[in-house]
Amino acid sequence: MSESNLRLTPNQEVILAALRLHRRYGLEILAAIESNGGKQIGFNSLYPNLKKLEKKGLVQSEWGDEPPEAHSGARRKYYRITAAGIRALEIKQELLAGVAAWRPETEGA
Amino acid sequence: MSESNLRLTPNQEVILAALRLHRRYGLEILAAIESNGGKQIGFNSLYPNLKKLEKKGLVQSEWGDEPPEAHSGARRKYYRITAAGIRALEIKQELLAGVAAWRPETEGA
DNA sequence: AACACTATATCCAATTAATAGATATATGAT
DNA sequence: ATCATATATCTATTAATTGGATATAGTGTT
Repeated sequence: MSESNLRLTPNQEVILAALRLHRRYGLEILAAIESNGGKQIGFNSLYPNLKKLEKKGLVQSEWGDEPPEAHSGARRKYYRITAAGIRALEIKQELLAGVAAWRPETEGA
Repeated sequence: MSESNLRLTPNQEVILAALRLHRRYGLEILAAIESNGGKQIGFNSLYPNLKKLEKKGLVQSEWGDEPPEAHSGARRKYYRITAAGIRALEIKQELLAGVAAWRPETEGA
């Protein structure tokens, strides 16, 4: 697994984070971001990014299995984070913590 | 303080993170990132981004006060994170945590 | 003096990503 | 029919990243 697949753009990172604890469908991801004061990403950014994340193996999708009376409107497609997706979020956090703590080797002292 | 100033590009985020705990000079920031497996950012990306961060008030800079014999080579310029810079990193983390935990209001039950 | 190394800094061109707006399709409710 | 929900794509513009080059300056070595 070359770790270059795990590199995330800012939008991909928030989208992935929105899936970290719960599976969600598209517009639900958007609502989660908007409710938390994130920079507004439109569905024109959302769907292509979900597709890219899926292609990289960081998320999986499945069509909603709810009965039609459960909600109005069209079918929902649910997105779920994969183990590789979780790892991608972790790697980013480890990078931020690592660069902060890093110290140069002072030869001698 | 409009929070739009606090929006960070990916490179700006790692650079800021590298300054979170220690003041550092340019090439030291690069070394910190490289040592932690971050995507390689060159000094052609570094200096313009440091300037942008300074303009936004997220970092401050000062010329090194070391005696000339402390290290070989040219003068170092040290960068230091500001309170607003710390806040920008926090906001990002809160966003990631917030979107993960968010739940839609289920009207009724 | 010439050279190498460290260090900051800018410029250009090419690629990639983000953003706004429009359009299309499908489903269910009023 | 119309409205609201929902997924999906397209185009054009703007912003960000990247690689490569160039410039300047201080310090140590040959």
